[in-house]
Amino acid sequence: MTAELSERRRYILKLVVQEYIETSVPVASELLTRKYGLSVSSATVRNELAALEDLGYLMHLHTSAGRIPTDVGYRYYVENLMERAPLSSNEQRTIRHQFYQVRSEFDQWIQLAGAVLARTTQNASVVTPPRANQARFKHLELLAIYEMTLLLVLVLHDGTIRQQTLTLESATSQEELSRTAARINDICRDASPARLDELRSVIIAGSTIEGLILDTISRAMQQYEDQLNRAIHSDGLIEALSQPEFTEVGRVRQIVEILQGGKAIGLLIPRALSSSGVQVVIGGEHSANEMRAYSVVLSRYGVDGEVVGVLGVVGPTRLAYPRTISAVRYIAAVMSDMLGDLYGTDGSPRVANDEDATERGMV
Amino acid sequence: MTAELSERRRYILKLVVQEYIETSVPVASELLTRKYGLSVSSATVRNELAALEDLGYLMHLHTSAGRIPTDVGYRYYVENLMERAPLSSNEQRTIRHQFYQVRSEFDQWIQLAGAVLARTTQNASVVTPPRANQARFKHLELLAIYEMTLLLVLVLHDGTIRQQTLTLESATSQEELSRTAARINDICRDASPARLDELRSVIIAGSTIEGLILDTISRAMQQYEDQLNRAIHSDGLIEALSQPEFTEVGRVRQIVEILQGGKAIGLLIPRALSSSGVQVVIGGEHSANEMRAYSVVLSRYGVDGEVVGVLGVVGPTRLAYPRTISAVRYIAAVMSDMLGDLYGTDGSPRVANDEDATERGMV
DNA sequence: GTTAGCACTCGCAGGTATTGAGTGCCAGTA
DNA sequence: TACTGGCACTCAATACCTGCGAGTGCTAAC
Repeated sequence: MTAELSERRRYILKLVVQEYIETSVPVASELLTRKYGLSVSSATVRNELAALEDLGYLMHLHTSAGRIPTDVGYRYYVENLMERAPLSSNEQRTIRHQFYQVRSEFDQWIQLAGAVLARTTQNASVVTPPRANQARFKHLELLAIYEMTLLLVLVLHDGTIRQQTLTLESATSQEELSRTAARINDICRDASPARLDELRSVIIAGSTIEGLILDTISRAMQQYEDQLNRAIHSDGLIEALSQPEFTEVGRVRQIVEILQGGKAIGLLIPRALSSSGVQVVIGGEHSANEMRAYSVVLSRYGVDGEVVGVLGVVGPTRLAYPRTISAVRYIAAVMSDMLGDLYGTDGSPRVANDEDATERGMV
Repeated sequence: MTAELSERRRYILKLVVQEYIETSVPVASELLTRKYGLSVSSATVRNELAALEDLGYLMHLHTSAGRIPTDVGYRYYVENLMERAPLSSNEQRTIRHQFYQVRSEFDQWIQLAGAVLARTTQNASVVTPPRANQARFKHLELLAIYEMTLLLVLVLHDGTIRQQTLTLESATSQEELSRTAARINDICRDASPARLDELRSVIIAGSTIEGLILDTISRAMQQYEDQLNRAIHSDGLIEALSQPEFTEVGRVRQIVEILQGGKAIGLLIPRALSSSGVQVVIGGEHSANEMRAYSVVLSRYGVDGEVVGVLGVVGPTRLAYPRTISAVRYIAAVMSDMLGDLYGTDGSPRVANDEDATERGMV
């Protein structure tokens, strides 16, 4: 595929894509020769543009308009033409600093990652929380709230916290609840949902409220696993709206539905989770129809074997791919480092090596 | 103010407001006589409309257009003219059922309230979580994650959970952590931040890590209080976009900024918290400029002396006030009931009496 | 006080002319 | 053969005009 194009055509394609990404104006032959001082005339460029159009890399909105890239053109650009555009060391420093400030507030990492991604790419961002691939019991706490109601706080191995309220048949003292919790904690340490079922008989022997509590825990863990890929935090709608494609109200509704509904994005998560590197999905490559006009740049982050999540950017296909990919890779590395610190993975930080091979898989 | 208007003018004003709310089309004199079978001619109605315009209740976009209400007109309508529009018993049942299904998942109530409000009013909704007006220590849990890192889970009296990670100077066993937690739990039961400071000397005598932990708790509680009125959950952007005023892209950006930025809404929260009943703020009555074109219907909910929150609806000034007010009041009552169950307030449910006086305070 | 009648205003939709950006092609040139 | 200047052609965008119709505001009469 690469060999198909002459060096000049590759160069012209690259210029067209970059110019269009930057200005969002269809690019004309004359502009290319003038702005980039090409050594050939605009007529020659026109011939090349026509050839690139025949090959499917560019398209035409109408006769008297310049060329814009097709999804195939963007793909070729991402795959073969674009140059890295790492975040400036200034930006990197600022971002690291922001994360440092919330380093101990685990649940703010996700929010910050989303905000930073949105701000640095001027597009919408999506982040899923770091999760273990299976629910594992870590700790249970039972707190009496009022007579027969109690608050059940369940901590899972990956730090996920679930809280549930429970109504008992008879009043139970905090002391008794604490004893029960201690006992369950003891027996169920690190249990998977399946193991929990096995342990059922052992525990229930104790008292009847333990059955109720165990049911609740099982249900909560079940819910957790069901929602694994569904808890998608999104941010940056305002930033996205600054993109010129959103002057049509129809498109605004589209992006709002994509971000809030989250279904179309949800489809991409499993793939992103199971492959390393940055994933880029461009326009029509999406299986979901409503995503035809949008590109997504996703990366997995986390600590292998412990917790992993996905973060990325959603925008019109006219996306600043080099910078967006760099931003996604960088934030993913920062998040991975922070989780690494938490889980005590070897100290080699990944943030430094921005030279990871980018896997540009089509999903 | 009420006495100023003749019965006929009141009636005509009411019709204009209702018609405009329903159709979003400026209403003409002829339409009123025809559609509502008035016993006077359109010319007479025109005279009355002109008078209502002079009095500031209606306005004109241009000569050949019908009348639309001014903010003052809407206010008069809400205050003196509108009739109750309670949710149908069918809707009420559905809503109660939905809440019943998540009754034990405390943290889903807020989400559900937002979604239901948005769906039933076809506008954006805002909900703040139920909070105590002061942070009060309820329970602490310390969990070893990895060698020197630990997860600190802090439960406050109102059910708020804060999690923080902490890095210690030396490895500490889970047993030791549990003992420490138990000790702090014992001493600090129900402590306010101030009381916590007093208890400091008592606790730190024990060991040095307790100082670190106590600092973290204090900081977390401080943060909690700082953020009391700032955690605003919003939903229903998609529903809001179905309103005809959002065909202009500029207005879409406005509402997105209002909802995501949350600053303008935040201004209204304290007032809503401190007064009972439903609050309505219409267009220019807002102190924030960016809210000029929007109305907000808010209600406090919760259990007095325990936890309170605010929920409501944001939409264009052309808001279906009667229905919106009913919806907000109803959801607030449902939420209050559920919290009442939790906190063991007397059993009289408030959901039934939709006849509460609505306080339509100007903020 | 009410009403019919009518002039007046003004947004809106449709139609036409103009403009100009940009292509596509061809014939000529190195 | 590869490139280029020239030019006809296309087509969106813009401006401008016109007629239509909705709706008001005024006035004179009841």
